[in-house]
Parts: sequence; C-alpha cells; structure tokens
Amino acid sequence: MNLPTAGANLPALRSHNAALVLALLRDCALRGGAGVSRQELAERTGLTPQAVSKITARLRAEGLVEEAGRRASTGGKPRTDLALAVRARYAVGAHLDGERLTAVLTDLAGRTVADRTLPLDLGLPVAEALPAIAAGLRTVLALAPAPVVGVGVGMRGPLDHTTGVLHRVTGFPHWSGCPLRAELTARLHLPVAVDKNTNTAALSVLPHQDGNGDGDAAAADSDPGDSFAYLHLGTGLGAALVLGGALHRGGRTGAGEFGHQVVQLDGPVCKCGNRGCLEALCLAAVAAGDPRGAARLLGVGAANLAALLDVDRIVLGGGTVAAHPDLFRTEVAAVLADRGRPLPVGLGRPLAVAEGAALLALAPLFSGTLAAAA
Amino acid sequence: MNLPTAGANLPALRSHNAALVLALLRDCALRGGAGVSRQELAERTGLTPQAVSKITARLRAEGLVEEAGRRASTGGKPRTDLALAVRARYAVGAHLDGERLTAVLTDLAGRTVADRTLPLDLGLPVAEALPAIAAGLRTVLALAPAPVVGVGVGMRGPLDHTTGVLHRVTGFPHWSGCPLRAELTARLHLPVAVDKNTNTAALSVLPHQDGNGDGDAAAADSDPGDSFAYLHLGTGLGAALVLGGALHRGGRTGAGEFGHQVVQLDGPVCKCGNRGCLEALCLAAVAAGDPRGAARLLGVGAANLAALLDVDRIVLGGGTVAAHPDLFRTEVAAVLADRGRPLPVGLGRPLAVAEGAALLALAPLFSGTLAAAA
DNA sequence: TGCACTTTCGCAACAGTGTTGCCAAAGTGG
DNA sequence: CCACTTTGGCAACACTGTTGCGAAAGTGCA
Repeated sequence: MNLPTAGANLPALRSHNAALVLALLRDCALRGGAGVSRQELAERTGLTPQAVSKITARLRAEGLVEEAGRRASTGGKPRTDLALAVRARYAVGAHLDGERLTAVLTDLAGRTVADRTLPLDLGLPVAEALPAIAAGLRTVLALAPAPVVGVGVGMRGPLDHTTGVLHRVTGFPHWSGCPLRAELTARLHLPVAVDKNTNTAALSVLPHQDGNGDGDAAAADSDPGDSFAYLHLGTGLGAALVLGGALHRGGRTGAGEFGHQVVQLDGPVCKCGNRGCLEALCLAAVAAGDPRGAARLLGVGAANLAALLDVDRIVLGGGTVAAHPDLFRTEVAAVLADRGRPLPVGLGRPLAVAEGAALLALAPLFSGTLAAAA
Repeated sequence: MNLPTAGANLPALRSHNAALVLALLRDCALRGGAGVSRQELAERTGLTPQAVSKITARLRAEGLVEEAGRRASTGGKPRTDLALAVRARYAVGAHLDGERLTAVLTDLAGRTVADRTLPLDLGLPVAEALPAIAAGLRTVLALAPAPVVGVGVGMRGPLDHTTGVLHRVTGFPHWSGCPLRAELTARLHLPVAVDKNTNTAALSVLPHQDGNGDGDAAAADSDPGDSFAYLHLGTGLGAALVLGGALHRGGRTGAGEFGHQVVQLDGPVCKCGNRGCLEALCLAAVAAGDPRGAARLLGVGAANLAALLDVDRIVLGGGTVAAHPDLFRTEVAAVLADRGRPLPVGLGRPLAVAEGAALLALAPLFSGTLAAAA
C-alpha cells in the first residue's frame, strides 16, 4: 500500500550502515560482551576496515559509541574495543490497558532503568485522558539523565501502526479513530510510535533472548534474523509473529489472529460464530480449573504454527500464563516435542508490553532506512 | 545462520537501484503497459530524474532496457517510454518429479515462450540421471535466441536452497545428500538455483497475479510487497508462503508444513502419528469421492492461515485441485467468506513449478543485493 | 509565422560514500 | 634493541546520486 519499494541514495546508504554497526554493538552490549573491535565489525558487516573506522568515528562524534578498553595483543597492536554508549540516549515505552498506564525508561540498549505505574481510566473522555497520558509519560521522561529519542505506546485493539490511529478499542468505543500518535507527538514534542500490545510484547523478547528459558542452553544466537511466535493468553488469545527478525503485521495489519484458529471442527460454538476455536477451548479449560488442559491446547496451536512457519522458538505471555508459568512452559514444550517439533519455549517478561514499546521508539536507530518496513 | 546482515557499499547500492528499476519495468510489461517514462520511474523510486537517467542509460547499454515510443505531450516535451527488453535474455525453469522433467524457456519478464517434457526416472542411479537431466535442460537451452541468465529447478522433498543440496527425497533415498546445484552448474556452466516445488510454484503466481481469479476485479495491485499463500493438494498437502513479496522459508527451510495442522483434536490417526491432521482429513474425503468435502476442509485450513498471517489472497494448486478447479475455488472462497475473511482465491498455473523455477533464476536481476534473502 | 511557455532529459560540476595505498602507532618475541 | 605483526588513520581515488543549467521538443496563443 505504501510505495512498493524505495530507491537508495547516499544518505540512505550511510544511515543503513550506521544502523547496522549500532545494532551489532547493541547485540554485544546485551550479550554482556566487553565490546567489539573495528576489525570484527568489518568482518561481520562485510565492509572495509577503513569504512568501519569512518562510520564509528561519526558515531563517536555523535556520542552514541565510545571506546571501551583494549583487548590483549595477538602479536601486534592490540584491538581497541568499541561499545554502545548505553547512557547517551534513553527511550520511553508505555503500556496502556484500560485501567493503568505502565511506563518504563530504558537505556540505549533497551534495558529498563526505571518504571512507573499510575491509574488511568480509558473510560474518561478522550479530551481528559490524553493530557493525563501525556502527564504520566512526562514524569518518566523527566527521569532520563540524557536525551530521549522517542516514546512508544503499546495497547489493545486494531490500530494502524504507520499512522498511529486507533481503529476500535474493545470496551472503549469513544476512542475509535483517535489519532493517538499525532496527539502525543504534539504534546510531548518527541517522536511517538504506537502499536498493538502483542506486537510490542513480542519485540521485548528480542534483546533478552534468554527469555526465562533454560539458562545454559541460551546458546541461541541473537541473530537479528531469527523467528519466533509470541502467544498471549489472557482474557483472549492472540499472537504476534517475528519472522526474520522483523514483526510480521500482515497486509491489513491484522496478522496474529491466533485465537480463532479452528482445532476442533465440531467443537463448541465460539463467540465469533465458528466452532472449535482454540481460544474458546482454552478459555473453557481455564474456567473449568484445568490450566494443564489449556496449556496442552495451546501447545497444539503452537505446533500448528511452528509447522507452518518454522519458527525458532515460542514465547508465552499474558495473565493466564503468568498464573502458572512453569506449567504452561513445560506442557507447551511437551506437546511440541511430542509432535516432532522440539522447540525452546520461553516466557515473556512482566513489563513486556511497555519494554517492547520502548524498543519501538529505539528502532529507527538500529534499522536503517533501507530495511523494508512491511 | 548466515551473516546476520550485510553492510552496503557503492556497488551494492548500484545493483539495488538497477534491480529496482528493472522490477518496475517488468511489472509494467506483465501488466501489458506500453512502458514507463523516466519521470514516472523517478517518482516511484524516490530517486532524482537525473539518477534514473543514469541508471537507465547503463541498463540500455547492457541491452536490458529499450526505448518504446513516446507518450502524448501534456504541454511540453513528450515523455519517452522505457520498456524491459524482454527478448534480450532468457531463463530456463524445470520441474523434476519422479517420472518426468518438465522444462520451460521464459523471456526476461518470466513469460513462458516454450516448454518441453521428457520422461526421466529418478529411480535411476544418480550418476546416470544427472547427465540425463543436464541433457534435457540443454535441449531447452538450445531454443533460446539470446543469452540465458540461469536455470532454476523445483522438486520435492526437504532441501537446502542456499547450497542446492538435497536432504531427503521421498521415494528416492539414493538422492539424499546430492549437491544437485553444484552438479548442474558444472555441467551447464550457468547459474543454477534449486528450491522446493511448492516454493517455486508459489513464485510463479507473482507475475500473473490475475491467477485465473475473477477477471474484472484484477485491480489487485501487483505490489511486490503483497502476501499470499499457495496451497498444494496432490498426493499430500503442502503450502508455500509469500510474505511481503518474498518467500518465507523459515529458520530451517521447513516452513509450509500445512498438511499436518490439527483441525480435529480427536480425529483419525494420521500417518504422522497425530490425530486430525488436515491432510489426513482432506485425503480421506477425496478417497471417499467427496471433493466438495475436501475443498471445505481446505477452506478451514486456509481460514486459519489467513487469520494468522493476514495474507492478501489464497492460491490453490496440485493434482487434486486441478481435477475440480472451479469446485475448489468456489468452496474455499465460500468458507473464507463464511468466516469473515473474504479473500480472493486463485488457481495455480499448469506449469507452475517449472515457471516459478525460471523466476528463481531471474530473481537476481530483479532483486538487488540489499534485499535480505531469508 | 513567430513567440512564450511547459515539460523532458542530458551535460557538467559537486558533495559524499566506501575503497585503495601508504604510513604511524603499539604491542610481541627474538 | 631490533625485526615483525597487527591495528587504525590520513590522503588520494573511483564511483554514487544530486544540483544547476541549458538544449530539445512539443503546445497554445497572438
């Protein structure tokens, strides 16, 4: 629907390479590494050492990158490590559910350094709620000891993430059509990004790929090209897909409707009108006090999804999962293994939606303009 | 698994822009348009008219692009149309099933200009079959009145499309591990690409997006960023996914396992060991002489898939579908509409696997080196 | 017929990219 | 102390798309 593809000019090329270097340095920072030398950057990007020197010099001039000690010599001049200046910029991410505003302040690498929660009733008129949201965000913005690059917001309901306009907000119809992004941009004078809560929650997994999974087998490379599915079981059942390191939102931004997958053709009637939807079966099992049954059902859905998309792992989140985290993780993993798809299963983080929203705000720094935004 | 992401240098930028222009011109040629002017190319790529002039001048020097008349004036110098020189290069695509080699010769736009079929028993020893395959391809190569850019091969079974090495070939275990791509490259002295038959069949849809769908409503833009699923029902049930204009192959090249999606938790046991797999149900319906039932089952699977991925349309192919094409198209569309996902449903082309394989060979010309190959 | 105007498109000079050749810096090992 | 290795920067370079300007090729009006 946008311009099909974009031509690349010199500025685009520069920002692409700069973003690539920053992304590699962020990976290193999140992995706990001391730093990456220019030579290593050259090898991993395919660029010339000279080009890397120029690029890193620019980034150091901007304050985004700094030298961090030097490596032991291997017979010649020792390598000097470069590292992301994680305290040079900050980002704010927020989770708007019906009753609360949960906001986090993260450093440049996307790690949370502070969080605040305050009551916020979306039932209020829009004209009253918007200033309250902005005020809540400002209290977190004020905590940042360095410039904030942007604000991300994750919330329910279908919405258009490109324009930041809400479509329908379940339970709060008076928000329909609200240009939330424009409103907040005007109030905060900062770039604002808006996306669905499941999408931002899925993004929050990327920097912390251990994801509460098994600690030792965390050899799972943080390749930005990896794929996983985030399954969210709370009052409903939804999913977000990260394919090849990027969110897959679908043609009409409707991807991730996982709950109304039919797994029992003659099953009970779901509120959507069909029979045997996974969501209906899962919620029924939960209501019947059988979380194990719900977990196994979720496992079947996860197996279907994993077979179709060949994802690298599954991440579970949502209120119902949080009530029995280990049960869900074990049972889903067992069903997957049972069906010949032994995949690592992780758990989402408590502040996932807000943290992922912050990553959304940081994203422009780490993904160049050449990267296609589906 | 590969290098996570690649840095971009000037040659990469040039090839990216050249490929972009070629892709736009191919779109125009396939759409039946007379040509595209430099100004229009500039608008659609976001590049300067000057840059487009330079790029097209290079492409004209290579013979890939030619001037094609001029438009009516709108008050000034009339625009001169540029068009892809569709007869400047050719490509060969082949479909290897167990018994036949079906090969097509296509022009630069991917349109078939000749096809040949010859018997070829994959049961033969590899050392005998490989020369026969090469000989069969040479007969088609000899038909090309201009240079051939490469050869693509589509076939069953898990295989590694990046290296062109076969993993397991169902029914012909002696092919396991055969480096088919390297063998054919050495014999034909041309670039060779190898991929799964469902994948190449899906690719074949891209240039012909009318896809036997409803004729008038073919306003469906041929945005290279569109998404669809190709569902193949023959002796088995498989799928290929084109998301955002690119094949999604998954982390371990295993995406598209659609047949063993569970849609009936307590259904009959499938050969894979689970219960209620869509493939088992579909094949049972076909065996019972109920193609309509099979079609409706396929529709349920398509609806599950469409909800999860938010694809733009569904394309059906395979022997069983070919036996009752309109029945399948109508029934699948009906089920989709029934479930609130009214999507256009098209039919694959008869030579889809071979034609898509040819497109695989042409792909390097139309997708720059900057495009990430998942 | 002539002139003003619009639009397309190319030539020349320019800014900025990554690349190459070369050299200083900073270690190790004899 | 000196060869040697390795790192990383400086300067010149080749090439990209961009800008300024002008020629070409039409239309429309006097």
